[in-house]
Amino acid sequence: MPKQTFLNLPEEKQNWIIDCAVEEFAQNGYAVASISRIVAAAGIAKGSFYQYFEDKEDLYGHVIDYALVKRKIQVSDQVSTKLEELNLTAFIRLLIKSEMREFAQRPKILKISMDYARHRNEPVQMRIAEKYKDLSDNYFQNFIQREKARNKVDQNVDDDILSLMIFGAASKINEYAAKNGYEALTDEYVDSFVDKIEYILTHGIYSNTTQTV
Amino acid sequence: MPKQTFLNLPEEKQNWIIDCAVEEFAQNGYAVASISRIVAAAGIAKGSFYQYFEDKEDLYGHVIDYALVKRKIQVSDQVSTKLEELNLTAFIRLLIKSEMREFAQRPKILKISMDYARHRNEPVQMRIAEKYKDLSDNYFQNFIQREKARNKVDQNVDDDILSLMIFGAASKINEYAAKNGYEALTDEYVDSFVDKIEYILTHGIYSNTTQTV
DNA sequence: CAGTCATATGACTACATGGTCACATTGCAA
DNA sequence: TTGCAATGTGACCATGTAGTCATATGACTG
Repeated sequence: MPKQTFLNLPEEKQNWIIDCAVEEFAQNGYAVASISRIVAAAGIAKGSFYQYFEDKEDLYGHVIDYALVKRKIQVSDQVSTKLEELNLTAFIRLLIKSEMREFAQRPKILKISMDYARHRNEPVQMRIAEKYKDLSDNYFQNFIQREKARNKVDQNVDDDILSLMIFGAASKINEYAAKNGYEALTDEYVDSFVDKIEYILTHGIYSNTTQTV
Repeated sequence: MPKQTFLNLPEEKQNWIIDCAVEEFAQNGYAVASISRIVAAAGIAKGSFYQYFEDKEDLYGHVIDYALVKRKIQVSDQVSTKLEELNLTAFIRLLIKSEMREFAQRPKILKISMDYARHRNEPVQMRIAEKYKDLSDNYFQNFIQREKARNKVDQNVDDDILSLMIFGAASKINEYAAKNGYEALTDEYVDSFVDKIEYILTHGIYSNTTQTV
């Protein structure tokens, strides 16, 4: 947790410092990120920094908290409204689009949270997860469960596996965006992408020889 | 590429040094890995090291090459034999099991190659990929294509997406093994896991209301 | 005005890093 | 034995790091 001194700072200054930290962590990840660079970028003294935060890990925790909260608000805004009327693939479509919109708007924050998720089994990240035991409630699994309860999705489908499959496939979009820039991510591209996922989830992958069209 | 000096070394010594490097890179990834620690572990002088390799990146490249070759040999041994008689899910089953066997035997090498794949868009990794332009031929996509050609797998299925979905799901096994130790990865566990993937790939995810069982 | 208290500072410590280099050691050939 | 080239060596360099601390600033109080 940041020290009181930090919280007493005018909000602008707080944000400015966090923004600099976000920049650094997004670019380098936790291990390589440097406090010296952060304070230089922020234009504050090393000593000041250590009056705001206990240490590097403390700052990182705060940034992660901030990144996750931003993410959550953003995504839930987009998604929670029409939730009732969607089926799973429509939901995926919405989720991916909203993620992509976020990626376009806050690429650094997305990068940090992805990096964080990726290292979630390492000591620093585990300590932070423990500390900020956040409601990492998973829209997606919740949704799947609801659809199963409503008997829309087959009861035999494993929630976990399904969500991993979809996120696995979705990772391709991130890669595409990372390579070609997020402005290349048109709605058409995303749609055609989700169509492909939908096809597999609807028909399975095997040629249906008994009822060939 | 390692310098000639390194290649002149007795094979035992070469292997010992590479083993120490593997240990270090597996534990810390490229950025954090330390040459000082490697030479200390290997019991050679800093100066000697720099007579074997140009620099850290040179060593890393060599290790990656080694790691990928080891992986390839291992997997292809397991997989290439019975290839003809398998269908896709049987193939997945075999592939995952063989990967898991490898994970059990060479966890460090697996870790390095995963880490490398993960950072494949960063400068160091890109330079190395360029240098060792390896036949990163993808068994899996080849197999999918063959199955489509044979009309076993639906032509409308997208190869890329399918393979990402499966690898996404399979990542759960790696996580499981990382947490519980690879000795927990019994054949039964892997089988039940692949069953779940197979179910989705066979039936799709939606309740088939027209022909409910 | 003096006193106090939160905040700001940057030189400093202790340490680690990648990489170099002048020199020592070795094995082999003449 | 001498000479020479290939190897081996570790002190050393420049640089960077996280974190500390004595000191300075400045706002607010009595």
